[in-house]
Amino acid sequence: MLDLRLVIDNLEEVRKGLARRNPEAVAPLEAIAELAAARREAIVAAESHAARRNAANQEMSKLPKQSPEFAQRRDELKSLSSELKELEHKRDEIEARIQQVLLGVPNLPDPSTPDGSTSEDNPVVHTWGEVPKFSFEPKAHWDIGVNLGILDFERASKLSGPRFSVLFGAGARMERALISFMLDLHTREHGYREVLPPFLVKDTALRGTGQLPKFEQDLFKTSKADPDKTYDLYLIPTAEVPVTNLHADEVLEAEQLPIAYAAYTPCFRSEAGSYGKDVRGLIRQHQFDKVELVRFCAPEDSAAQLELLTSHAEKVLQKLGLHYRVVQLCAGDIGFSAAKTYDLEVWLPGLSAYREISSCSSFGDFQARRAAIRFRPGKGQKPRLAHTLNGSGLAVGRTLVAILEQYQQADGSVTVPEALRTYMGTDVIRPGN
RNA sequence: GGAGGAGUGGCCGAGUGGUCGAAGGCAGCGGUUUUGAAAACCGCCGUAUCGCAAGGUACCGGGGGUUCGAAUCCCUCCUCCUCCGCCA
Repeated sequence: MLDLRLVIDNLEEVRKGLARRNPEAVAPLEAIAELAAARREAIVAAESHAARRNAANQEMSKLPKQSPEFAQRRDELKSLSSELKELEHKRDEIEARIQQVLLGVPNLPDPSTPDGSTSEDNPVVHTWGEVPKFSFEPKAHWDIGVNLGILDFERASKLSGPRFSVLFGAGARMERALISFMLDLHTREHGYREVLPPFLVKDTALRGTGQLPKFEQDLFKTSKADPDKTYDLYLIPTAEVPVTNLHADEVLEAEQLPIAYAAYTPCFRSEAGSYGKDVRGLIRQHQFDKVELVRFCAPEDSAAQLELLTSHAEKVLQKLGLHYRVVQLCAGDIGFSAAKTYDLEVWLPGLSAYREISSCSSFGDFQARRAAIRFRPGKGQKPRLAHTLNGSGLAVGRTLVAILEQYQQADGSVTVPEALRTYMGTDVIRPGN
């Protein structure tokens, strides 16, 4: 969420920044200046009224309760009091409306986020490794995996419908191996603290990171098991949600920062709008595994923290020997809450294309304001909003896809990347494994 | 699922419907004293919001209500604890 004061004091600049995302992002802003003025008026009206009532009540408390003066004052105050209630309701209504507007406004792109409107406009930052060469026509992972008997889409749809998958044998083992490998790398070599959060969260958590209120259609919502519960739970679309909200409504100590968490979770996405894209294979599933990296830091530090975080995600691909490139998302392509984003795109020989395998973003104080994540810069100093960052480190299913495709052999087997062999207990996957 | 109990400032903990943003203690910060430290003593010590400021307003788990006035009374929800039952 953007700061109301920032918005009204710098309306033109905010408008320009949001317009870099797309022209429509500016629309909700139109009402805000007027609402802000109304808000101030309503606050002043209510509070001066309250001040009068409080003073009158103060005097009243000194009068003897049985005296005629007491009764007279009480009758006078009755109307003052009900007027106050009305003024307060009016004020609350305006504040709620402002909140509603503000919650729907995306983050301002960072100045270093390049102009552009679609993924076509994302500049390539750098490329790692070489496009693997094959002496045969490389297959897509769904053929490789099904032929090996480690991947089954038909049985998955019998169980759960489209966009689910079942892993068998070496496939299931590799998924588990990748999770362990990634967590071990980040906790042992990159200094992250492992965390295993809940996979179901309240709407407040989703509001904190920015998925709600705008993107409810992308989420799986559970229905009430207990009709008396006043809130519903949602399946997490990413570990970003529970892990970032770990520190919601907290004031962190400056010495604690930066805080770095690595979390494995399954992720659940309904992606109502995305049917027709990536219909085959493991790329776009309703359920997938991901190891997520989340960082909290002081505002001055967040630019450097994003570079660091991205390098940690890259390290996974490098250790696995997977060819990839890094692109920076342009203003039109960054997510709702993000200020700046690098995507890691791994090479998929079966598709002859680079596909996103990690997205590393800094959010400035956008999420911190929504979730009330603050830190105390020093002894006796006022709390300030922290900055939050996160990135996939990595999407596990897509990593499995990249390994199957980049390490496939002419005979249909798949070589296990060096780094994974101790986790897998084998150096090759053949049919029947 | 059943039966009870409890939520107050960073922590502990008092609080009769008005003088309570809230006693007291601990922790923390500043000072006096000291060669230095400890101890003792003195002072400071929540957050948000409106305002140039003085100052105002709001917050005692959340929301609603009663009242001229609510930390205090009522309703409701949430969370935690204890006991019983069930369960991986």
